[in-house]
Amino acid sequence: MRIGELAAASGHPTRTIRFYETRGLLPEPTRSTNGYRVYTGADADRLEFIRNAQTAGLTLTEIASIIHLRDAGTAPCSHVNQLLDAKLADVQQRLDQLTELRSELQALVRRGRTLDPEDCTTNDICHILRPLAPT
Amino acid sequence: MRIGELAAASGHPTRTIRFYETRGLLPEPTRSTNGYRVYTGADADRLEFIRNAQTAGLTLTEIASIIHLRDAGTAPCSHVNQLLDAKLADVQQRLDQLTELRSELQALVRRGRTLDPEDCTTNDICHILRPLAPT
DNA sequence: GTAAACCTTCCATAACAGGAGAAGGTCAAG
DNA sequence: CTTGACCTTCTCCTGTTATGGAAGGTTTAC
Repeated sequence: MRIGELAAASGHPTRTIRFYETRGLLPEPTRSTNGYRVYTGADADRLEFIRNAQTAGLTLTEIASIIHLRDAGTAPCSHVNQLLDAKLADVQQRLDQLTELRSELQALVRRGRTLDPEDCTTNDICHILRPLAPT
Repeated sequence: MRIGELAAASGHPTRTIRFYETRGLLPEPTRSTNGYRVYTGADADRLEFIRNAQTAGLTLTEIASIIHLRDAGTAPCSHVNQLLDAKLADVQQRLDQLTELRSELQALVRRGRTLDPEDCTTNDICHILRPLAPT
């Protein structure tokens, strides 16, 4: 299988496939006599794995760390569990931050509906965007 | 007031103050004969406004749009309300996405706790990171 | 007189996952 | 034989936002 076919099969552009190779996500493929990359079904599987892992929010660097373990002969399970735990904590933290920001925005939106533009003076710039009383 | 004093008063580095000037967030200050920037209390107020608006999640570009309206003599209230509405919708969308990602991560973490590493074969790379059944 | 504060301008950074274009080699078909 | 669809490597660019850094020069303050 040449790179174009793998690209068609996997849905990744050929550029991305080469890029993954440089990032250690795909093994260096064998080459045909003309220098073209030659791939097997295992490469297609790996590309699918990468896509699954990306869906879980892992970065390419993290995915590479999993693949390297596997290639070194170690089952990456406990490492993957660690990554997932950390990622989950990360997502939770961002959720908390965003939830707080949403509360603040909601309060500002409410304020914006009650304040009269006539009362907005130049030196305020905007009387809506002022600090909120701590909730 | 010179830039260093304004920096100390506002808590922004002098670099940032000059940067805000280039972005239209601060008016071009008058200059003393030696070329130094000379600021007034209005500039300090404006820096405080910028900080408040940043806390609400507005970007410098958005903040500049508010300031430009004000400087043009228009009360920016309705524009601010629009921005806040859009920002709130934005935050809500990101919250939804993150919430979904969290669900997926939680499911993967659960799966990781139940699967046996012994069952993880090389061609899987990792049997945890596989697509989840649609919920 | 020397250190601190100011001035300008251009460039770099983080963080991520690629994309763009150039310049060229190779292979099948018509 | 040539055209078009592949393939190769190389190096830089993109978008996003808000600064930070370094270089090189003048002015002020003690």
